[in-house]
Amino acid sequence: MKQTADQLTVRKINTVIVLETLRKLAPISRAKLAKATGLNRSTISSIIQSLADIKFVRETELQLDQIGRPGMLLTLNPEGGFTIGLEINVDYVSAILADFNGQLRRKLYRSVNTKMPQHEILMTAVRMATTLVELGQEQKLPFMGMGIGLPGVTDSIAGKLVFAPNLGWRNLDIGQLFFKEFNVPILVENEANCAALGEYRYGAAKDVRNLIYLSAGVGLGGGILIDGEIFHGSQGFAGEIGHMMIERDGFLCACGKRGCWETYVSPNVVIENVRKSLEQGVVSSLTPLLQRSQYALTFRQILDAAEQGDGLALAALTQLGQDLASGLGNLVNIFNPAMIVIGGALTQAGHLLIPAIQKQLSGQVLAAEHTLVQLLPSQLGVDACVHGAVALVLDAVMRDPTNWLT
Amino acid sequence: MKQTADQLTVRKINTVIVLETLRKLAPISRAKLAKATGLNRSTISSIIQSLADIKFVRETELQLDQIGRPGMLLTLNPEGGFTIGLEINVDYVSAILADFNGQLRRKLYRSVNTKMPQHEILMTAVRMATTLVELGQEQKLPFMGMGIGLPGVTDSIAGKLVFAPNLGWRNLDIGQLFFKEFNVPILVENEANCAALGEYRYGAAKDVRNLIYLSAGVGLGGGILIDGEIFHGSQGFAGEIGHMMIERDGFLCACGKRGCWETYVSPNVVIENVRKSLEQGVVSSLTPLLQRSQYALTFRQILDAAEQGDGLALAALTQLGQDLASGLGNLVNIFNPAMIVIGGALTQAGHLLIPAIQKQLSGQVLAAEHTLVQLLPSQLGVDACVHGAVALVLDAVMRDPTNWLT
DNA sequence: GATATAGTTTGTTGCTTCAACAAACAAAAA
DNA sequence: TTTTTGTTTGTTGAAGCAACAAACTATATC
Repeated sequence: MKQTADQLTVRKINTVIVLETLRKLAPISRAKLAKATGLNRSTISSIIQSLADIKFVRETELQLDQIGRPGMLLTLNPEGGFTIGLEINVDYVSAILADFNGQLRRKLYRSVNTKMPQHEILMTAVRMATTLVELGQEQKLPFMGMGIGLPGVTDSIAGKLVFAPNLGWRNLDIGQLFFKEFNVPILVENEANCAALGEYRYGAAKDVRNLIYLSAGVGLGGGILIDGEIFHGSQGFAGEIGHMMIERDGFLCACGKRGCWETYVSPNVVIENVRKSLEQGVVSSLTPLLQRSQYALTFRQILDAAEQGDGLALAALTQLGQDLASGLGNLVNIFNPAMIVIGGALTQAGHLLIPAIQKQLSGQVLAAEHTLVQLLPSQLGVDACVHGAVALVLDAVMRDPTNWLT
Repeated sequence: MKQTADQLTVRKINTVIVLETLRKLAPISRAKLAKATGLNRSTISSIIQSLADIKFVRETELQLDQIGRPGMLLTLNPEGGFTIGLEINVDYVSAILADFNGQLRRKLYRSVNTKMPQHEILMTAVRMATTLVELGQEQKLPFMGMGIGLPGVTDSIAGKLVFAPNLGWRNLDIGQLFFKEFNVPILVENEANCAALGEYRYGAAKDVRNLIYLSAGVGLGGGILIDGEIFHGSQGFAGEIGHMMIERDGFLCACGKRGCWETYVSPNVVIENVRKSLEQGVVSSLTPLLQRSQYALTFRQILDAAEQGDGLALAALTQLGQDLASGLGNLVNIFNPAMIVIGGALTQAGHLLIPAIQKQLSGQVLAAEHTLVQLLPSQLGVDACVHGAVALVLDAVMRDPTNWLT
């Protein structure tokens, strides 16, 4: 049931608007904030005073060179607090310290692997987070919270990992575990959803509220933003776009079904197809690589060969573009997003794939002449998720800033 | 940009909550409203007074048989106003007059066909609406607005039909046309979205906030509710689930693509497949029907035959169930809805199809052991859309009741 | 010094909550 | 049957809070 409103509600709504306006337009004076928001100048003064008291906002300099009393410019205070964004994935743990503007201040990265026990990976993550927290606390900054991105189904309300097939983890109350360690709000989310949020707040999809993010790694995950919010579905299981079937009785997928989109477009599949062609004697500059060791062939190598004009590599990427377009056509028809961001391992091939996808896409999309959808490679790359984890925290703070008032 | 808040905002939010609570719990006293909402008893009294002044709420009777002062029970006033729900589809125009509770008071139905000029169909719709409006006005009820459902892409913000391929209409400012005629708010929406809303408010999906509605007619349309709101996408084109490709190089669709889901599951396709089998000499109780006229075969006849044990008909429906499950598996993985409602022409086969779909669905859905999704046939049937059109208006009134205060 | 703009202070308005009180009914006791 | 008690409902007036309008002060430019 919706929450009733009173004077505190009014103040909170207006404080959120002031923070959002500062986020977009800073540096800006009180008078211009009043104009931009429609609030009264005295109301703005009062709200700014409250925010300055908790150090979310600071004055910078007078705005000269105009007739009339110079306005004192205001910005969000990078030293208003710090957040930690954390990503635990199948072969690495990544963590960043970000300031109150969401700007990266420090990054840590550790390789792990799924042979390691869960406890060890979690301890690695806790240690990395502790290192960054200590760094933040050395600067006497308030620790506002931590966001955690995980490669599986998460219950973001309860702060739990439901299951992560690629990690082999199930039913983990990771929010509680980290809360006991750090005693700050812990926000838990799927890694592709985090990455989508990261690109929306700080990356390629800045301020694009209807967005699909493709996360190509072991599988093909997706993050979906609808009206600027992560889309979870009724139980939190939404967004499994890699397991959208695009061909009846198609390739067998690791999930047990046939014809899943990810069996056509994940980088591992591309590699496997190229390897098979080489084994069948197709002439290619990649042939010598196969003779050294079949496990050494990488997506990067295929991309490099394509860039040098290798026929097999180019054909593989063309096919990949077509296969991507098949599934993306479905997603555009169903979601009508304003933008699709290609992340994960496919980002590096964006400049070749995107033209190939676009060529096919208009034949897949209804009302293609009306439909506006941009395709872009990720701007944040492998850091998209941790930036999104930071955004989870900062968005929560911005959504309820009066919670922090003394 | 989000709207700033003031005293009027507080009043509006609380008034909406009171109306929503009355909608769910009426008849109820002021004291119990206070308990249910968390608002103070004097606030409730004040809000109820305002709503009684505009006749949205009325007192019914004292609640006796309990210790303490009897509370005066309150309900929403069915005579608070009336709305008109209208549906213009390829072969009929339907219109209903509904009271302030959304209850149907009168229904009109007219057959039309796509050979008729647009102007004639629109005039038919205007006349039907006028008849109902006069009926409502005879009872001295305020006319709150009209909702219109159309089989195509609509711009619900501008109140326009962008294009409707099955009607052959384009760029029609139908909201303005009806506004000039009736001078009340006109809400325009896609017919499948309307039907989804209708089932959510008054039908099979009562209060189910994450919902997919299948509308099987000439094609296969879909209505999607996310968190109780119609999902439009960034431009209003979302929800084209009939054109989700489920088979590469599959059947040629009327839209020009291949393998669209609607080429497997629309009733016309089922009929065509059965007819072909009969022509090939398959023994069936339907054979005599073919000899009379190939165009007379209807989905209803196939269904009746299946219910009488006809092997061909049963096989056709079994295949249909499997094909429905293929696409539905994708939709459940992507949207994680709580419920799927089967509407349109397939509703009548629901009792046979739903078991067949469910048998297949768990093999299509990831985390099937966790995923809870109900499948139900439409409860409102062909009236789902007009009830949804009514709900568009009443939801708008409920969303902004202070707009009606004197 | 005049003009224009920014920021602060004062007073008003409207909404909710709180506390107190009146009203109305059921239960218990005489 | 009448009276008293207890409980609940609904109303009234005061207090507190936030926003707004008006008035004033501060400050830079021309």
